[in-house]
Amino acid sequence: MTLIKNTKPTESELEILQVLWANNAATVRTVHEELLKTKDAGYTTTLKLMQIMHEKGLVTRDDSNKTHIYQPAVSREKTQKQFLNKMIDTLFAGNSANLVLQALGGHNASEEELEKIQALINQLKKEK
Amino acid sequence: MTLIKNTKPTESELEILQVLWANNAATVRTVHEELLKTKDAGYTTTLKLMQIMHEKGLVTRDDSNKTHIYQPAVSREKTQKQFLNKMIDTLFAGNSANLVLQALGGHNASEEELEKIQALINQLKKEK
DNA sequence: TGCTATTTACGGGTAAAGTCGTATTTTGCT
DNA sequence: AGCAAAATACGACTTTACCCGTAAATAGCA
Repeated sequence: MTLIKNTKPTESELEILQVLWANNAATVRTVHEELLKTKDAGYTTTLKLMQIMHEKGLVTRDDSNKTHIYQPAVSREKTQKQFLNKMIDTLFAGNSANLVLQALGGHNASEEELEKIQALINQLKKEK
Repeated sequence: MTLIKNTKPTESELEILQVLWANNAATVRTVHEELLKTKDAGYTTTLKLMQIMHEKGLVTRDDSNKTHIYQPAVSREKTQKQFLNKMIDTLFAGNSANLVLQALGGHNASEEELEKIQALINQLKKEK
């Protein structure tokens, strides 16, 4: 039996994971350069963060070479669901539809995206 | 000109805000009793949290009587939007439709709720 | 009025998150 | 081989989130 730790990434860790998810695998340098575009931090800070993430099991790394290569160890989808559920709970009192309405109302989705959502709704209604 | 601080409530603060939103106004005792239903904490802990929230401007309080009465100073909708936006940003790479799909897929919304969402989508499509 | 229970005020203590400086290791180039 | 650049390791420090104990103030009641 495998023990799966349900570690919830922190804010900074999410930013790093996002780069990792987008690139599938990346060095500290790559991640750091990417982060620099939107925030301001030292290289060793990013390094330390990623080392901690490794200890937590949020990422794996290949250290056969001097320059380590990191990969995400948690899936984007699972993480999204994790945060979504918590948010529905503590901020929408369990009402997921309200979240959807709020999200659709505030942001502007493209027509294509709206079609996709509509298709899913039709399917869900059919299942009832 | 008034400086509005955009304080992001913490996890515990959200739990308290939720009680406040539901009751419109409440004493520390009331909030604490409510929290006890789902978590385990001391009375003074809740008190302290609410005092800090007052300092941050997350709640207002009427202390004309010995037993203070607290009210939320931030709206539920605005707070929801605040977290939603950050989440779309750091977890869905800006794609709000993906969040909607994920939320709809994982949770089970009632038929009535699906109708509401569908109505909004139709309206949004019309606006294009 | 005096006692008890409730409430607030205050301070401290722990743990996690985030930041970075410095030392050490390694690599690549001349 | 030797030096400079780049990378990792390590440890320390700061801030924030929480959590709670104790003391002081207050109010209600016997």
